[in-house]
Amino acid sequence: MDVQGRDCVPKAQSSEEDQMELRRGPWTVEEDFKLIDYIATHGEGRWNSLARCAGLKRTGKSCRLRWLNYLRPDVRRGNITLEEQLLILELHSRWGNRWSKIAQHLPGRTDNEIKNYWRTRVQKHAKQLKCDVNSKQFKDTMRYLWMPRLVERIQAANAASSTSTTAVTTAVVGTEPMVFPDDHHLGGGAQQVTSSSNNNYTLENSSTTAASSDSFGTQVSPVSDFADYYSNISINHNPNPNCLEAGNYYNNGLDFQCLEQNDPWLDAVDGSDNIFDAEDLYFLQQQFNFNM
DNA sequence: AAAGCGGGCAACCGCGTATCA
DNA sequence: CTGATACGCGGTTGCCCGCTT
Repeated sequence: MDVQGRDCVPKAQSSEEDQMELRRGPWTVEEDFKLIDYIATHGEGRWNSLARCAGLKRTGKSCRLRWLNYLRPDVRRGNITLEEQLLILELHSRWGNRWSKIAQHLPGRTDNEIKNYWRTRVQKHAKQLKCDVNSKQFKDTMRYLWMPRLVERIQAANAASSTSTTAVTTAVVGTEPMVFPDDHHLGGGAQQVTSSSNNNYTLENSSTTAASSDSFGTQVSPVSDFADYYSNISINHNPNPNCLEAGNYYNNGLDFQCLEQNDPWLDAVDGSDNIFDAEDLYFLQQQFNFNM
């Protein structure tokens, strides 16, 4: 993009305009159209001069943010899908609050949106569990409870839309191999969990590697293990159901103390954000001997 | 019906980094 | 090399809206 010569206002006049009253707060439809029109003609970048030239009484920063988070044609609106939730959890466990980096793996989603999702949904659960969101306890809860539930729900959604065959799926999770029985909660089929020397969870699934083509287009370079795995889930919206065995995440003999006492997280049973429903409560009770 | 409250989200702010003259 | 400017990121704020009392 040619950003040279963008300045349409001489410097002196520019500094004069710097002192004029800048608008703040919510954007109006007129402002949105101005910004869209200007970028359609001239492209983005050089946001300060863009703001001036477009006749917007906004800071360049404000224009940039409005464009990137709201007006861009490829921005995705609407609820965060289960696949996206799963991907966010996984990537956050890997990178922490690197929102923009995480957002790169969710095309159409902005760092702001992901950050808000994390703060409003995930941190809320941590608060309800009386856990620090960065605590091992909460991270374990996410990895061994929340993420498997998401996987199950994704599976269920996929099963509803297509007939799928079950397959043996192997995951590397704990220190001892565990074979899970055929169970409707686990998506059917025996699942073996084998150890990993560094506790770095990776999938060993014969069908996983076939899961697909570059689902992110040209946006990002591939990343290994889970991130790759879920990236395929997230964008294809037609994942190989064989890859989504819930047993890929499983209880590693952990003590989920914070879940044992009238956990509001578990009590929440009817919202789309809620991971556990009434059936899950029974499941958790059976699997973890919760006193609920 | 209305006041209070809390959640969700858009927008702002401050700071670090990159780029350019 | 250095200072100015632009950009990008993460944290925070404030408003709107729906729910509860």
